[in-house]
Amino acid sequence: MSAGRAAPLPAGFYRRDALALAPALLNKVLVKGNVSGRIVEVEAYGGADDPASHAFGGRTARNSTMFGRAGLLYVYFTYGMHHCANVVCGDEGEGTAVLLRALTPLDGLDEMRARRLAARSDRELCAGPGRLCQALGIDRLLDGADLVPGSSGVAVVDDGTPPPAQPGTSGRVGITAAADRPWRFFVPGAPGLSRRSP
DNA sequence: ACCGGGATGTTCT
DNA sequence: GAACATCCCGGTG
Repeated sequence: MSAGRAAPLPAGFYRRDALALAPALLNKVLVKGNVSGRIVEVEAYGGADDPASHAFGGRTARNSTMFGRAGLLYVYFTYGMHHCANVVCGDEGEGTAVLLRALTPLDGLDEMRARRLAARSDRELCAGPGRLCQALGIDRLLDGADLVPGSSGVAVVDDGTPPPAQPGTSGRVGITAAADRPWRFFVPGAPGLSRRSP
């Protein structure tokens, strides 16, 4: 890791609701193989009454990971060509998760560039939920992967950078239902935030 | 810079 | 058949 030592997250880190986990996840580092990036933009989904959540209509084959144990990666495929990655949180069976929307690239930039031929600059490599999955090579094969380092090839670690004291917030991007809820969180001014901002 | 449309396939009605 | 937690490219100003 470029900055400081990578430490696993404390046990129980993910066992809280998405609205609480989302800002806490900012500035943690997502690692896959030799590639990593700092989490700088996320959105909370789920809970009892979130009509924008995949879990809203109940458990199906597609969203079943979202109802699983906290600390798993929920990956789904959308728009016929993009993957999106979420961190499952809360209690098992609850169906709540945090969508990873953007990373600041840290390591493995050459590998990211090779996978993201359309990116016109390094800031664009992981600037969006579909883009970051492409940059890291995350697809449905990783749906249900455990995010504890060493267990699955993909992990979230702490390199010593704390979350921002005052995260930016806004409405969630790309949805129609409950789009007004300020459940998007980001690191103000961070390189690589997603372009589409409300 | 901003905006509009097309790509592409899985999932659910 | 329609919707979709998106992205990219080509238009215009």
